[in-house]
Amino acid sequence: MTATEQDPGTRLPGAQCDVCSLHGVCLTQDLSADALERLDSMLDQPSPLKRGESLITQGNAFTSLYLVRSGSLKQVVRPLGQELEHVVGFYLPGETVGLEGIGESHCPASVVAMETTFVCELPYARLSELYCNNPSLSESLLHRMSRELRGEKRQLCLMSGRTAEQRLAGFLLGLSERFQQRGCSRYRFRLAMSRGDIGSHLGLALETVSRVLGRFQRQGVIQIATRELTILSLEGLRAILEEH
Amino acid sequence: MTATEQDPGTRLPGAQCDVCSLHGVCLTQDLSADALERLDSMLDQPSPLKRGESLITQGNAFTSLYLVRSGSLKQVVRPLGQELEHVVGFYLPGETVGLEGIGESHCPASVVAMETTFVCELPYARLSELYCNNPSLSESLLHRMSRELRGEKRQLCLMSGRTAEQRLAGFLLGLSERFQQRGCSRYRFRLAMSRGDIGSHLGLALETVSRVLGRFQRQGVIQIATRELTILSLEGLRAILEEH
DNA sequence: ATCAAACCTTGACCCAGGTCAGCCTAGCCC
DNA sequence: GGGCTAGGCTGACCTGGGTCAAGGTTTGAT
Repeated sequence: MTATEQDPGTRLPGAQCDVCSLHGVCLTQDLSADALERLDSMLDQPSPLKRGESLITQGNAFTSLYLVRSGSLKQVVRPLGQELEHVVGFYLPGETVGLEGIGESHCPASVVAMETTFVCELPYARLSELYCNNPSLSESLLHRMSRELRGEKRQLCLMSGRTAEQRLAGFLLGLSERFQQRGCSRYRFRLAMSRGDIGSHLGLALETVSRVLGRFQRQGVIQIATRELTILSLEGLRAILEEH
Repeated sequence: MTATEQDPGTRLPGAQCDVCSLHGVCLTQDLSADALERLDSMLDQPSPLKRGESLITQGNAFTSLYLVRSGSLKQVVRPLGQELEHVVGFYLPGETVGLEGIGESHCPASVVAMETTFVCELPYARLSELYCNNPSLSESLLHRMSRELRGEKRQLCLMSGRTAEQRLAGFLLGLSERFQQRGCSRYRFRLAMSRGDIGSHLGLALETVSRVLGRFQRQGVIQIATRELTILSLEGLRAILEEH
């Protein structure tokens, strides 16, 4: 079951962006008061996704963007003619999901909840009416997409000619920064994704992820208990990332 | 020297998009007549770049987008605290360069000509005035960025858990498709990039690129003389890409 | 035509990390 | 609480592709 298929009676009328704690990191952050009000009124709030449920299914019709309110998701692609899926990204609260579907009739990737997750749904048809008269909205969207593009290029750099240690150090530093931007600790957070997800995202076997995390712990740069991570030395991770 | 630093006298007043052979694949393709006319009038045509010259230099102020008229370019990133550069993308005629700088004060990557290259320059400040009144322009830009995003995710899949053979097969198939969209042969084209550039882009050593291309040739799926490529069997390449 | 610099190819060697296998642990459902 | 399942850890082994080295080819400048 996907989020768009449940009782519309459970939806709230608007998202109350003005009182949302994520307003400062969300798509809505730089909108004019007018644009914000109009956008708010077109946001639906589907019922929460449970771990493993799909928000977006690859191949389905593209209809909406989604803003993450709480929880986290992974984006997975199954390249045509392959049965193996690849994790191409993770989404945290405040991030915009579905941008790669704009201008396409069908969604090019699936997006799956990694834990109980609340999102706002933004039907793209209504959105595109709105941005005709709201340059601040077009601009916000462009900025979001541009940022995601930069993130992907960064990821490409991380995966090209880097050792497993460097990839994982870069990955943890990236997560740490994103948590900090969201007002969480940059030193201590929970990894919602499995070792297999991390491996798929970094181009490593899950065993390698496990081994390298163990090594980092023995070196004293992190402390990790299953999925509960503490970064003991940001500098240490940076040094590993920039090694050689 | 960059393209923005030469005699303004050499610039033509507009780009004559309506008679440009690339109109069908360029940013301008879906614009309303009105938007096209206004966009055309704000396009500059800097003098051509020679092989190795930079169109965009990482760290410089972000000012413009560029539309490739002829030739080709590579995008390179030097991650902070590293001296090695990574090739994160290639640009062909009709493609839009610089999208990842939108919303940033400084360019996050360099873009370098791989051969003699002509571009149109589109100052972003002028562009952003224009799209207030031209939803078709906002939409075109969003579609371009979304497409680039899909391309990057595809690239991530290609680099995650794929052999050197699969990466190169995927790379050649991707190029073939892009050349075809531009009205060139999908079977026969010139690789403007060096083996080193390809390797950096795919996360392989240049020696590996050379060896795998040789192997492809011996297997009879391609024919390659230095940079002149002929694809003898698209199906063969697809089979390699989807192997196992 | 000559030369230099950049680029490409090929071979030999070796190691980072993939694969397989076995076991342990945490979290969930009845 | 007990048992089931998904997820995580670790060891042994092996190979794809990185690195180093040497020689050939292409390109462009004089």
